[in-house]
Amino acid sequence: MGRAPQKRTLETRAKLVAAAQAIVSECSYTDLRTEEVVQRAGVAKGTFFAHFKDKDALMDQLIGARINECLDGIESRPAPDDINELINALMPLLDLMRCERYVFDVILRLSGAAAIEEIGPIAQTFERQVIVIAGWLAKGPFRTDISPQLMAEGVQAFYVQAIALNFCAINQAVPVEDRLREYLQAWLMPTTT
Amino acid sequence: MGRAPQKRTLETRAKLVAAAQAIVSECSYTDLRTEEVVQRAGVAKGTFFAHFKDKDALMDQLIGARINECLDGIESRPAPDDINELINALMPLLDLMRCERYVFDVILRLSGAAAIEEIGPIAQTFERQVIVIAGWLAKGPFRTDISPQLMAEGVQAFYVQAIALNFCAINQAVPVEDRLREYLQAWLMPTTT
DNA sequence: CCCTTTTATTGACCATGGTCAATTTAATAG
DNA sequence: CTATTAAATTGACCATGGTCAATAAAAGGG
Repeated sequence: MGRAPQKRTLETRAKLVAAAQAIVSECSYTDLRTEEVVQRAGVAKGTFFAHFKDKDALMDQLIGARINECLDGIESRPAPDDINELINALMPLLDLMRCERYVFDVILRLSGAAAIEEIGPIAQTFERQVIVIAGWLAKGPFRTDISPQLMAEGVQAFYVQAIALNFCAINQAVPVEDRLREYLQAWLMPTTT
Repeated sequence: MGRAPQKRTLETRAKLVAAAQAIVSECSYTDLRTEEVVQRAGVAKGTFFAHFKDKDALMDQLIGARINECLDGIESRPAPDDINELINALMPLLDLMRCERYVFDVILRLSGAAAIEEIGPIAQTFERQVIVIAGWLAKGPFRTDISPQLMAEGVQAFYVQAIALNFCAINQAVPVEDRLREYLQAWLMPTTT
């Protein structure tokens, strides 16, 4: 069994993360290069990969943290009592997810944990998203024939789809929120007569 | 305005595609290397990129063709008249989409055309999928409060989500078709009382 | 058939993520 | 304090996708 982590280790990791965050805020996620991260952190290339399995693992941590901040804000809101409010509440999350094409790709790639042992930050936020949304839906004026959990999973599927379609040049005329409204109206408040 | 393409050009392109298909059938999409493609085709590295914008463009063509074959089979079936039949009809498509993690990632990445000018094979199949499914849903015993097109987009969102969750180690216990059935039951046949 | 222009091909080269044996640094036992 | 063991760091090196100036091949005009 391993010893406690050295202070040095934590410092190095912090330097790497700080360097990466600086690059992201000065440039973008898309422009981040591992080479520049290690240069700014003042460590060797290999050190990066001793701390992160691969570049995706760093992105997982950076983006996962931002999604969690976003969810903190979202969670503190009262349960929305109609679909427009639901969409308004979700917008910060959607804006984050679609801020860069690369970010959206990373999120999709990492949204499912590859292995049970290692469920990463982004994958965790995807579970958290469902929990938060399910909590809201349980209180709202929505359909009651299915569980809040199932409704929430559907909401997630729909905003992912809405964002994906919005990245598509052909569909950019329709704003995400409009497309999502149509989906959620049909999903959360079906009117079978 | 360009001249007609030379015969040589078409031959080279055919050689590249044939080589790539051979590699895929002998190994996998994941294992395909551009280096090996050009070696087998007997051309130089640069020639590959004169024919395909990047590796994704080759994958787009290869995978897009397979999806279209799949849709040909699907399209020739009679409209399913319940959710189980719908799922059965869709299974070949789902099996293709999830045959390799890498394939699913490529499909998601290319499912939206990046630019209007250049809508690739996979993006086209995504539109075709909606059309085929919408055609079925219009005839089936499903909800009628929303358009078949909207229903079909939802079905697509749900099978993408079902596949994504299935790649996740934690959720692999539940077969995709079971998860999808739950979604589609709630989506296509809501029972609001 | 030769000259000019367009198109296709080449392969050395680059960019960037990732590996690993060797080395340095910290922790611990005696 | 020293020897021993474990952990962290290094940087040369590799794998692979992608670029581009130079070259070769085809197409057209006269």
